[in-house]
Amino acid sequence: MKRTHHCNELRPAHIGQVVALSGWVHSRRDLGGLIFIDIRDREGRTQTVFDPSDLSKEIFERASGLRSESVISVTGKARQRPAGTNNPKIATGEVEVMATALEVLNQADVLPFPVDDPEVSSKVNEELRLQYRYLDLRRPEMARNFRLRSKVATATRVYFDEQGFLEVETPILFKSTPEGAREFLVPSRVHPGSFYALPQSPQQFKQILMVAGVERYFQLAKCFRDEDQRADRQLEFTQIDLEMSFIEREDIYNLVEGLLKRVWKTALNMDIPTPFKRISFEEALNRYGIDKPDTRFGMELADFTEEFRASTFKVFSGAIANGGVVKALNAKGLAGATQGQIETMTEYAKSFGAKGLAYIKVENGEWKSPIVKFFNDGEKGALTKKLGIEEGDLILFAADQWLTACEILGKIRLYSADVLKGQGKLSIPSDRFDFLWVVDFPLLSFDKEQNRWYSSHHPFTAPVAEDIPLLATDPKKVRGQHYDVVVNGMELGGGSIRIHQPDVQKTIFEQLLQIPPDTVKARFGYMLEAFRYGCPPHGGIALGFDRMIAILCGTPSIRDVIAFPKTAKGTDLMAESPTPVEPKQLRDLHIELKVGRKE
RNA sequence: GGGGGUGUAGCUCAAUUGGUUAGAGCGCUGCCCUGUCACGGCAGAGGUUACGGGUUCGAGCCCCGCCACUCCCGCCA
Repeated sequence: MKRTHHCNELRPAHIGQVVALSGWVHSRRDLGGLIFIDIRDREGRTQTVFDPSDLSKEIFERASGLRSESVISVTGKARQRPAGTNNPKIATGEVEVMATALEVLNQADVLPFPVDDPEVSSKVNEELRLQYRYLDLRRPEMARNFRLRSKVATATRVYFDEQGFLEVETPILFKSTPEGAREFLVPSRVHPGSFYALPQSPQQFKQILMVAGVERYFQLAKCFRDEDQRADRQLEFTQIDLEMSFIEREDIYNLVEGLLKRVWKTALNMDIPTPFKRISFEEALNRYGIDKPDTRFGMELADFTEEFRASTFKVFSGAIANGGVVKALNAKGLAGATQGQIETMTEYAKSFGAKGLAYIKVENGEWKSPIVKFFNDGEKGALTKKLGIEEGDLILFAADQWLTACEILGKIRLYSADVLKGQGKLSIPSDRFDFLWVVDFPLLSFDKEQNRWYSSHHPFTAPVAEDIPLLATDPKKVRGQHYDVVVNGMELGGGSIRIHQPDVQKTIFEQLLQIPPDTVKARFGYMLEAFRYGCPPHGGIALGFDRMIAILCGTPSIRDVIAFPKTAKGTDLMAESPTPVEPKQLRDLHIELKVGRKE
């Protein structure tokens, strides 16, 4: 046996016992005639002492030659540290182990970067951390993330088990249904020219499981999407996926609120209040300019369409005449914004199709703005009243179609908040979590370029019952039974009540989404058929597990909570994937390359 | 596909804005040191300034290209 205790276990009660510790050399303090080795395992660390008066010369010399991060086993007697030498910084700081034996289990080379110094190692270039991920993961901050991830996964499973859910594994080798995200394809050896696809989500299988009578399904499901990545998006990621039969939206809200309550209690020992607030898609856009609002600070958008309908300022009145709106935002205290910051905001606005970004700086009791000369007293009064304008404020305007105007100011609102945070004028406690449900999404959105409707969520989402007649007459007014759960401006998950009537599903596919009937049959025929043989009403949701863990760990990147993440370009710097393959492998798969092999 | 940022010793960073031999801390190597815990002291090694071109008397610094990492837009039913 290599150890009797772990490295965060020894206390004064163990004094006098002969113990064996195994772990990594955390630090070595060689005083010449006396050597201290801190030995570390995943639980903590303990000081061991090598005193030549009690030891063979050979062992003492072996100790003096030890390098950081070598793996060793030390045997010796636990004892009280001499008076005045306790180390209050570590839990084992009252005791030490007088070494009588030392075994070097693995001699470590000099490390490419330090893992024992949190100050330095947290700043190490991420490229290097990913290349030597096994060293990076030894850092206590990373180890803590993965311990938390594991605890939350377990709490999730326990919760769903208590709620009567079955965990069912669905296939990783699925079929291509190129409706949503780009898929990863897997060539079939047995069926030349045919491919599997990795699932973007287990959506179709979980609905089929409802037809199968499972009633309550969940899974910590691996999902794959071949899209460009972000700090919160990886090619492969994990969802808490669930589906229930014989339920309505309220049942999902209830269930998910219970889950998140349990998770936050488990991870952070926090009691989050439920039920969560609810806000409609329309209200979210009107007030926050985004469908996943961060409600931890104000600076809400206000509407001035009526006030400027007859304005002499043609940019505003003209936009309104075109069916658009005028919206404004008070970036409180940002009048001191630099020209560069205004420039950045303007560029930002332009990237959303805005022609410019009108603004008013309120400084020294004066409205400084290129456009204020066009405003009459009534318009100025309305602005002051609705926006609560005070000295030092920066007012920003968007005049455009409703959705565009809202989204522009939504982005500007978040940008302004970041600037204010940087100036110390806005601070949000790190333990504040504003959860809310966003509901009443439009079922369909219109793609101008392709001149057709597409599903806002996915094509299996049920319309709100009273809106069904509008499908034929005014599709854009139809609300879907879709819901997103949002925390602090981040989308944590989304789902819907599904269509469980094959004729409604067929109408959505063929008449609204304009997918040709034979394509519908080829891609979704088995689902439509399944729905004909007794399909219960059902619905579900999927929560981004990696994102949730990142939020709980307080890190902006999900790479910090995924053991072996990929880079932004989709490579694994440690294992060095992807790679070319042998010609024989390609021949077996009936694949011929059109690119030269890189050497 | 597009835009921004970064790249200098093993690691983290500097280099007076184009000027002589590219520095510091940590780490590493050697020597000294019996109560340290960021141990201490002395000495030393370590550089294709990511890479390839160009401008210049002279380039880490300017220009062009390229690679990698990263953030964002597009994309993510």
